[in-house]
Amino acid sequence: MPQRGRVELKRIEDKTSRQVRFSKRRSGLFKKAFELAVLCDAEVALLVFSASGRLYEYSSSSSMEETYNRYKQFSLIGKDANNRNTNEAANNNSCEGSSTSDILSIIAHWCTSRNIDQMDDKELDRMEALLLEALRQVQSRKMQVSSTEKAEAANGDQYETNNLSIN
Amino acid sequence: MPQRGRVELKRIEDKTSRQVRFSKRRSGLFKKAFELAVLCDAEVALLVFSASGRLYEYSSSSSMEETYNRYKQFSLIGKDANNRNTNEAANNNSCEGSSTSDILSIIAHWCTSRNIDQMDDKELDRMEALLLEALRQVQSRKMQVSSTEKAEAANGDQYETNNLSIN
DNA sequence: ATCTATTCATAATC
DNA sequence: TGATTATGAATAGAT
Repeated sequence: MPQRGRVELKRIEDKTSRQVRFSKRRSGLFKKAFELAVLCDAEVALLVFSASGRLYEYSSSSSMEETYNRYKQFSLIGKDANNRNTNEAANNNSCEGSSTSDILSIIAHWCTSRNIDQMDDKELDRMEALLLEALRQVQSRKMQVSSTEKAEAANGDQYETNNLSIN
Repeated sequence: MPQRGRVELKRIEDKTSRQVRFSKRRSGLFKKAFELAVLCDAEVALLVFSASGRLYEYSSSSSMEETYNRYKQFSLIGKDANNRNTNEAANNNSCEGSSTSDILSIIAHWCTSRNIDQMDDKELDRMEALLLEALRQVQSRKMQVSSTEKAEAANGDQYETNNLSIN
């Protein structure tokens, strides 16, 4: 009897079947991508070219370029990040992660060990990328916080004045 | 009885739940992306930034760049010349009077003692201002360095125009 | 991290 | 193509 639902992980040879399954799986994939972005507040960019060369795209941010630029900048940073790759379950996606705190600690390390005046141009590029990413994340976080506050209405929370000072 | 499996399409407010579901759905999404590429002979590129700023990527081709370049070419063909506007950042610095090293040491101090997720809105404002100022100074320093190099060695034009800008 | 009840995605079929 | 349905997969919630 014919197996339903079961899938073997190799290229579908029959062209018609491949097209049909591409169409179905593609829409499923884009739906999932969209859901991940909305539900989990993630920035998602997805590009798919069919075997016949047709383009399908999704971007949760204002543009594909924006996300790609962020990625490029991240790659620049990632070189000196301590890349802990939590191994994804037997799946072949390559996952490279640097979190906010990773970036901030890199910046912190740089700031304590070097002065801007002593940096060469490559180091300046790197520092710029680090700062831009940190800035992006702080700004993103700011929006989250303000929308949360708005949602929670005025609870009379008193915020202690920040303890930043030049010592 | 709580509904299992059912999903409402809006941002998950509970942070823990959002992280858990992000992790699960992310792996599901990457698996699907991989399957689409293999089964249907498609070229797939997927970029995901978590809400906390971690990057996850998958590309079925040899590199993310390759797929993105294909996409860019495609866009050029398929659409009119898009309007590219160089956005000038409105620079409002609230870090007046502090030297570069002062600012960097403040940032460094913060980075070691605080996580972005724990900052309130005032702290985020302050951190943003610090980062913007540090960035301004790094970029200013970069111009100094490159103009110095230009003056010293007026031969090679290997200056990659780093058009990173604050949005 | 593991389990289970559900919902979801989709392969085969029409 | 589009709809239907049986089945396997994904996953929300709980442990």
